[in-house]
Amino acid sequence: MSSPVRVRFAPSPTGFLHVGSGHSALANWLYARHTGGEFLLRIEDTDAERDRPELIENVLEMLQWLGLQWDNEPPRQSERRALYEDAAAKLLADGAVYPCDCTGEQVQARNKEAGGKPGYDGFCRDRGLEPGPGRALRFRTPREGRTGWTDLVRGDVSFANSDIEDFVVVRGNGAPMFLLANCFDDADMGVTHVIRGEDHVNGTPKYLLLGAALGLPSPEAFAHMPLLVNEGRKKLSKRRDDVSMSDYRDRGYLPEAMVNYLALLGWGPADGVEVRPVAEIVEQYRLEDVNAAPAFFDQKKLSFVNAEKIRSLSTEEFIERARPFLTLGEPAVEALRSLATEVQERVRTLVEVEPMIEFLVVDEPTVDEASWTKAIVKGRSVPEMVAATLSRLEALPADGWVPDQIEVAVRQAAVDAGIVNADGEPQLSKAQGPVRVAISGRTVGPPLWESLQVLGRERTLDRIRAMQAKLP
RNA sequence: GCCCCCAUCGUCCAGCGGCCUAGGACGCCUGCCUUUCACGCAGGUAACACGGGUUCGAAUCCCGUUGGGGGUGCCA
Repeated sequence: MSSPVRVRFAPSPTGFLHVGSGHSALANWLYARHTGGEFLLRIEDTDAERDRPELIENVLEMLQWLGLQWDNEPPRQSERRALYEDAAAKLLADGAVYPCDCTGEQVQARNKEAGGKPGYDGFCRDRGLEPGPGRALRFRTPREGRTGWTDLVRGDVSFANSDIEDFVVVRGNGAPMFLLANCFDDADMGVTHVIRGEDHVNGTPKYLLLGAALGLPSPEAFAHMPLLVNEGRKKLSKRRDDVSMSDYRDRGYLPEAMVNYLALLGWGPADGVEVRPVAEIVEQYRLEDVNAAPAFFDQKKLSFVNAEKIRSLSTEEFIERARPFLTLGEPAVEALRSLATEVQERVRTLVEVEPMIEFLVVDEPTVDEASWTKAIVKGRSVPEMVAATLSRLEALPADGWVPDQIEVAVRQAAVDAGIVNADGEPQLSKAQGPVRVAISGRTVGPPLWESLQVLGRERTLDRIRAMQAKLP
């Protein structure tokens, strides 16, 4: 019987949480939840130069937002340096590492002379240098044999040891390198499965060699997840692509949509049902079924999933989820409440909510240029329709200001204005345009009769009169 | 350059030797529904990279080619 599954997500605070790291974090979390194991977190802040401590907060906040709850108090590697130093001392005592005082320039120059081969050439390997300030510690990689592992996503992978350079384990300034801290901590934390991005594949033999030299147990298995790529099929980059998790949150994406979509990258449920509750994904997710090929991060499909998730919310939930996106405050919330179900099935993201109900909140709707052109400039019998609508609606009694009667009135207005088909039936698709623009400034929006009802008799009539005055 | 990985519709996923004249989803297109938009519904578009094997039989196994990605830091 193997030990219970224990996985970890180990971000370094050098940037905001990115959808790519979110994808890896999710794979870890899903695997842990699926197997009943533990999902641990660890902060890899060993690079004092580049680390931005304030970003730790963003990473934790985003994981929380996604609902990827972790099971430990995340250790910080910056606070565990003594442990890595001890490990390094042991390696040095065992002769597994050796001091090196080569600068990058020197190595490069030698490589260039030797035919342009990159990587460290082993110059200091047998120089017998004493450790000291400015001298890095390099791992004495075996020259023979192969190092490999079982990868849940890729099968058996191995490298010839002769292809692995003598990599740096401790920097000249005494700071431990990623590989040392990473490998040491995984063993120290009892990590059983290392699940991370494909960009770590090449570092895995070094990890394994280092762990063996340290006498540490190796993880049971690794899983290298496919990288997320952009339209150009390149690894998602902070500079070019929309990768910040918090940006998606701010643009009105639901965390459950992000989680659901991310799970679908590299993997698919056996029954083909793509959009579903996370609990079902946890149940079905298997790392063995994950594809090794890079996957395109498709914002269109993300939007689709988001729209599905929005529509599956109860009306109350929808209003609460949209609330943070309503910049117009409580009146906007009230306006949304009055038209919630109509709005809910029309938006793909939460930021699209406010523009749909804004006309109920502001004193005067802002007129959208394209809508004006479409409905007013290019519309048929616009002045007639506006005038007819005004008189028909004015004729409605105060207690008749309900959708059914408003519809009847507008239909009659269309007939009055001559906007009819061959059978003399009103052509509402054309006739409603000017009315819609008059009350909301746009040609698209929630159903008109309900909109007019919520706007109210006086405001509706005022806006139509104002429109009449502005007609070309 | 070298090393590692990958290769089914534009995209994501299914297919793990016969059920495949290759299935689902997104996108796109058409139609229906319809007061706009959206939803919903009915259709359509479109792929096994190529060449060799293995086999009675290959999208599925093997090899090669081509193509793509990743790595190649005293970053993580």
